[in-house]
Amino acid sequence: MGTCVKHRLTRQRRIILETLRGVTCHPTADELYNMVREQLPRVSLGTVYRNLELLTSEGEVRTLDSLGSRKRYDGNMHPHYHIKCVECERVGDLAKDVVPMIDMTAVQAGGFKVLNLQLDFSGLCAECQKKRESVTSES
Amino acid sequence: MGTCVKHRLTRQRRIILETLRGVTCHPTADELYNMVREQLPRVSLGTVYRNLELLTSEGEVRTLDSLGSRKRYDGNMHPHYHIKCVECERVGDLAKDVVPMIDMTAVQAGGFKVLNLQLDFSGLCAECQKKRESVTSES
DNA sequence: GTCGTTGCAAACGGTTTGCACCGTC
DNA sequence: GACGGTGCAAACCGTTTGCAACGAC
Repeated sequence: MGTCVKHRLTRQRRIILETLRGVTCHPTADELYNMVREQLPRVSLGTVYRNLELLTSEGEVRTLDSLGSRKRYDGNMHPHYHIKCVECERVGDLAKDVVPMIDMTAVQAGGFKVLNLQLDFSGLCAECQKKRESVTSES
Repeated sequence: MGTCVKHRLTRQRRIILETLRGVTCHPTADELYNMVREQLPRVSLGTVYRNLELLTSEGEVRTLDSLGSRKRYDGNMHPHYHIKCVECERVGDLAKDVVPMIDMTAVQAGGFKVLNLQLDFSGLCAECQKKRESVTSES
């Protein structure tokens, strides 16, 4: 069952994890790569991808692959949902208790055994709401 | 606001729509391309993509881009949720009323104005449950 | 006849991978 | 020193796009 590979705590792995944990946004691999490069100018994008995959499989971070075509990464392991702005793609967090509990055992899933659910909201962030209002009043 | 382009009902567009409507699975563009080729051997994958995008923008079909890295397409426009098998990637439908209603206006979304929600379940389809059982009993 | 659509093939963009060198344990 | 990890670059793969010919209206 469990993998028996001993992973090493390299400078790259440590800084990638620290950087992701240090932000509240949900960066793409490329965005994180650019952040990490401030401390590790010679790091490669491949290393960022490899570490994000490894850290995900170890349960240290989360990979969000339902928020668009590019994967995003989340250093916050507390259970929570996400909301994405349909205009600027900004992704925000939603504490789990702001959403009514869904009883997974009660979901009739046509032969499926329900294991997990992914609940993603979309909407307009505060900033884009303002933008839309000012555009409307102009015209 | 509205686009004013007159779209033509080409043989390709009609067959792509009919084929998608005729299946209850949620094929990827490539899978649909292979189905459509039985009737249109010379159709191109690009045409399939272009029509799926156009049909989506016209509200004729739905594009599911949260079920994995590849987009899937759904000809069933009745509101419903999806459940994906974590093992074989099969995607099933879930009538909306099997899931407790979520009051979107009640969701406290940190400055966001909630417009929509995407609720995707994952689990094990009946077939993969059986497979797992037989594997467990063997060992 | 107009102009939206097609087939083809090349381009694109995010992600993965093969490889020789590097550095953690 | 063994072997997991890295930087680099090329490969990969789903999707998009430019273009000249085609065909629905």
